[in-house]
Amino acid sequence: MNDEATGPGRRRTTEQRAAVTLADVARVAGVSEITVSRILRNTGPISERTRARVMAAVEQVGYVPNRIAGTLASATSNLMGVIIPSLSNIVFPEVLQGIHAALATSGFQPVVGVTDYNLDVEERLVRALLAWKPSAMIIAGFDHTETTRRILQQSRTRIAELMDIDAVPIDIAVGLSHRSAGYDTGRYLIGRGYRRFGYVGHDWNADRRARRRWDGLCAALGDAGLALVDQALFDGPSSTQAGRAMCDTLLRRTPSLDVVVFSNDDMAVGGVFHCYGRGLVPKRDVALFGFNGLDIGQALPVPLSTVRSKRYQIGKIAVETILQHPERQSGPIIIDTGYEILEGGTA
Amino acid sequence: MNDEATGPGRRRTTEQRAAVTLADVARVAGVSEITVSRILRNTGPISERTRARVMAAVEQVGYVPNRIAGTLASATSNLMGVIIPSLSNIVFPEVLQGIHAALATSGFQPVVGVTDYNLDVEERLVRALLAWKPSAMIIAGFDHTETTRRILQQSRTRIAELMDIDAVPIDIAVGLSHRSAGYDTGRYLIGRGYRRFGYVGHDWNADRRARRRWDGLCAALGDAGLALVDQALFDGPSSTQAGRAMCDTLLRRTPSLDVVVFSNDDMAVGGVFHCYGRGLVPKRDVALFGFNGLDIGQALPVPLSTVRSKRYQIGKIAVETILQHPERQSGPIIIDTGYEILEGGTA
DNA sequence: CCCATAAATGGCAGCGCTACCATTTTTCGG
DNA sequence: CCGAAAAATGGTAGCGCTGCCATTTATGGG
Repeated sequence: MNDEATGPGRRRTTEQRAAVTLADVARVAGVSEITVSRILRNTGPISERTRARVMAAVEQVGYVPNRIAGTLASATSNLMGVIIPSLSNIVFPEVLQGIHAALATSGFQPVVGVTDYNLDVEERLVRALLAWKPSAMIIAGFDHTETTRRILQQSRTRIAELMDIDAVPIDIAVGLSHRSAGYDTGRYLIGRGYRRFGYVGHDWNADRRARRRWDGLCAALGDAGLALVDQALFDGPSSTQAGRAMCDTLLRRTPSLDVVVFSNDDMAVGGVFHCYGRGLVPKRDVALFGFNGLDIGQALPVPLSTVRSKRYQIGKIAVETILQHPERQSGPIIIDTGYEILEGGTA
Repeated sequence: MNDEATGPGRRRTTEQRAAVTLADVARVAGVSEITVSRILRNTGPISERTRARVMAAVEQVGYVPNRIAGTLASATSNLMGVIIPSLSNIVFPEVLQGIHAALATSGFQPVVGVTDYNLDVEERLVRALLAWKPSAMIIAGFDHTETTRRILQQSRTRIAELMDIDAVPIDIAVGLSHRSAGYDTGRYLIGRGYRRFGYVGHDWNADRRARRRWDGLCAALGDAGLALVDQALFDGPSSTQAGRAMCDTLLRRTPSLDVVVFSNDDMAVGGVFHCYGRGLVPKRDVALFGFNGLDIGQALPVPLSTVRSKRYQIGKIAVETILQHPERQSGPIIIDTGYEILEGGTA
């Protein structure tokens, strides 16, 4: 009877017309709000007749549900927080792809934050995203501030830490052992007869995973009575240009190397380009080896020898695991997505 | 006085301990909820003494704000919907980068959806994201279903359509004229003396912007009394591999071409690789021209001749425009970010 | 045709916060 | 030392929806 009364009016002081709410739909359809709510959420027993009537009313008034209100009332949000260090490194968009693919049919929406490899930014983002009461948080890497770790631990949501399994996660870890990948790279190259190893790297302090691969590589060399002969490190993020420049530096300084291991494929492709530019033939003159198995490396005239990490799978499996077990388990879960050596033609 | 009473208890039927709320902080600090709220939002006059006391209480109880409740109460959400067609085409992560960069200091969080170039998926995503009452929606492209357009129009939020300015936007458009870029490509190449034009393309139906560049190219050729001699179209998304294969097909069929224009840089880099593989020297034997100005093309031993589109800028400017004018204006806004021909060394 | 059971539907409180008014306290010119 | 203005603080009613607990309406066996 008091449909039109807006109560002792506050809000809507501006001239804006009121948003269409469940109540409007209910009134038009001649049912209660809760019935409309049930129909839109497909819960509880509903007769076909009222369902049709309500759907017509929804259409007629142009109702758009308000998930904010729904989430507040039900305390379940359908949002998932995603934090990655960067978008410029192609690896992370690929992880995002996997996340989106697995999320697509689930009704969840990702809220994305980018840290730029800054742990304080990460902490701020974790706080900001938790404020949306997400059902889970996906976060690339293991390096967090103490506070970040504590906040994540205390929030009772699922936490997936991606890319890496070389440490104990807060809740779930999905990725591969970078140390082991580095070690196997060493073993593989030694097996193919290479002895004079060079290394081209980037961001020595920020990229911990590259560092761990380097550790593994050095361990493999050490176990075989060898050692890195020389290395060139670029002080900044990885890129084809940087790889090209550093490869030049390294080979100029130590021309006797028979293989150069790069911190990742971006850098290694730069190495290949360097060779092309100088008339060197990869493998015949100097062997080149990357990490990641990016498309661009495999599309080169001679495919790059490298290790395939499964970025897409990592994102996808993380989400699938979370969707399967929405509640935290007793102990941490570690999922090894593995890696595989791509023989290619440059080593 | 009834602090502990949870009312005629419902919720919290599970054993979960209650979440920490504003009320808890207020109780510990000995002030009212609204005062805590004001302090955390930096609004209204607050004495230093109480601010300190409240902040200490926040720290003590480990309070995490609930933006869901805040948004419902204030009807302003700090969320921004972002819809892009794909994450595998590097162009869109670059747009996302720009969006994130501009958003970083604003307190807004992007909620991201990926359509896979499917307009029905796009419509579903638009509905899903609008349900979070975002302050704005950013959406790549102009191709929407009728319903999508209507829903976007009716939602009173700001809408930015990115990449393209060849049509009238719902609200804001940020991008470049692809037709004009195609036309200028033609003029430029004609000016450099090329006459026998070939074209290598992809996704003839899905990628409308590539199509529009093609239109422009053909128009330029027509105005000069020329026409495309031959073209090869790949039925699928653009990739280096596809560009390589199609370039092979095209040059095998019509070896007399003196320049090949590619639908974008991914495809063009494939063309360059094809040449390397076959011992052809780009430009001397056949000229190659791309679109986008991707890093990878510029890192090649000989940089790719192409047109730079400013993806990062597009995302950044879109967000900045929205932040500057949170309310819709009277008429549509069109922002031309332009483009620039990169001479490179392949044409 | 009655009653037990299942199927549909509804009433109401409250999720955690903030807008809109107060109300109380401080400050300060005269 | 008073009254007016400014500075701090608080009470209360929702924001739009959903969980809990009825209540009402079919359905079907005896």
